[in-house]
Amino acid sequence: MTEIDKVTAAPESPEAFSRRIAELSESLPKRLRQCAEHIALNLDRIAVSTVAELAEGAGVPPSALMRFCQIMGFSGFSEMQRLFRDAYSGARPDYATRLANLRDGGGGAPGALLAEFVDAGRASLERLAQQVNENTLETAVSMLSGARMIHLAGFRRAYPVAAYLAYAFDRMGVAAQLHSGVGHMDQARTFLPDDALLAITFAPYSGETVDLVKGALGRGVPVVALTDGPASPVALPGACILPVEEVDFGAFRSLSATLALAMSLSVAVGARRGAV
Amino acid sequence: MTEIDKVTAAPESPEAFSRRIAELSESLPKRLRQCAEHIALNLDRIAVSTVAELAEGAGVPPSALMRFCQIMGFSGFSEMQRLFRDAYSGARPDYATRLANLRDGGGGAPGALLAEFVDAGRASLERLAQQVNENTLETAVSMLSGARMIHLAGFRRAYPVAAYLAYAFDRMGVAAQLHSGVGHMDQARTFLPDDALLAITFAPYSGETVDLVKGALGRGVPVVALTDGPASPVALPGACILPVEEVDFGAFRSLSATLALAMSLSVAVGARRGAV
DNA sequence: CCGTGAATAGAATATTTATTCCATTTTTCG
DNA sequence: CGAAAAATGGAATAAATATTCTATTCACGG
Repeated sequence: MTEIDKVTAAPESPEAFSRRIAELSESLPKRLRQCAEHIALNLDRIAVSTVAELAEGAGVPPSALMRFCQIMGFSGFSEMQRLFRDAYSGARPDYATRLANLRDGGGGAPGALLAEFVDAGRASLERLAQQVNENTLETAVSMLSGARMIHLAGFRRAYPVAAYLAYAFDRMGVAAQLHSGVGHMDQARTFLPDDALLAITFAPYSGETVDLVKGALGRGVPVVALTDGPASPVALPGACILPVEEVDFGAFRSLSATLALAMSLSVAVGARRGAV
Repeated sequence: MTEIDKVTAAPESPEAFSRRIAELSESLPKRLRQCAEHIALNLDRIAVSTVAELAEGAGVPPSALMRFCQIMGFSGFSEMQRLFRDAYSGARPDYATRLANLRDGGGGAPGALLAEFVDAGRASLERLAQQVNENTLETAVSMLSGARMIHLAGFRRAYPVAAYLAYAFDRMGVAAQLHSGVGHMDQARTFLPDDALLAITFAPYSGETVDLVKGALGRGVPVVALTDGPASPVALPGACILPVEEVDFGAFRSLSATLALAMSLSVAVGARRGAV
């Protein structure tokens, strides 16, 4: 019987819902597990789908999906759906509307520009979350955590990111050096054993950054690069590449995703050093 | 009769939908206009609401809302709702799910950190879009557009933003000077007539920035400040304050919203100067 | 290989929700 | 002011949708 399950209260937030699925899915029989898997991968569709649609997606009859809802602690599908509908409306009251209004200001109006930049930033962040490879990220953190000194390279539009990293590392007591790019220094003296290089560069790539990366690799210094894809000139053998595809608006690139990735890196490194 | 209206095809995107409402709402009778207004302010709820709910929100009987749907060119409410449900599911395929999965990596995992930063960034951007005052923004752009030279002040965590602005203004051929903060310079020589100061500062506010703002105001130099609210020490009489509430994660502040606002400002100023 | 209990599928039903229709009210205009 | 047209509200109906029920299948232990 499922009586034991029904005693447990229904999840009250999408997060709790996810957790509950993770707990249960081990012990579920075939059809119910199919439901759990499909639902877990399509949480965002619950609010706008019918039982029949979700059931078809999961490859089960509607009645199986109903049983799933009840095992999750809800009285039925409608109750489960209400959770997601409420969460949806609550989370972004009328953000889309507001954005549309700002845009309507028209061509040159600052508000319209802002709407575009906000949208580009948000799109970049969402894309980053979907495309990031956790293993690569983990590798990058390991490489940087082991370094005695972290060199930071980023010029032109990448410079603000490098500058932010310098600030963050400084705050956490991690030794880091922000390279200025003016006056090519003697790389033999710059890169010491146990150093690492964190480079940030996007098309059009700056020559200084590429040179620094090559120099570091030539000396066996580990390199982590935030760049815009595997076609980048810094995507050389031995370098750990973290791709970030920013959404552009006009000639100007949102840095939201790059900064979010940079912040995660720096905090993860700081935490691993035990400095926070 | 509404026959003329029915000839016009239904909007095929939320944007077209908004435009259509704007066109129509002038010419609608009382109840239908109530529908139009309530719907326009709650576009995001259409996907997850019933006719009865929306009608109640608008203060009209369900039948009035049905008529509204038909005047908009749809066969009925269901067809209108489909537009928004499709747009919703299409826009963010399973971003929320992905984010939840990243978070599940657990405490120290870099992926979990990234999920938090992405979320903080997105929340900041959405809040900015909702809270920004278009008039203040317009004032800021006017003040900066009229300046011969724009001075940029931002230190510590605000420095990356100032650096980005310096880059953007440079690219657009707008004269701008990034202040370093080291070695207090003689402000009488720094600020010339027709200059303007753009300051970026957040709690804990850096003394240098506050000093620069006070100096500029004392010399009659217009000041625009990106800061975290009216309680900021740079919110002095005469300064144009652009409030940005960033969402923090831990000790680290997402800069997404600040950057988006900074970029809009710079591009708007560049455009007004005719430099782009 | 059979019996027992859980799991399942699909049909039957109940409920919710959308949609239409028409009598009544309000507005418009001669 | 009065007739015609438009708009409205609410009840009646139709459609979609959720939910339950039951016969059947499946898995497992004796």
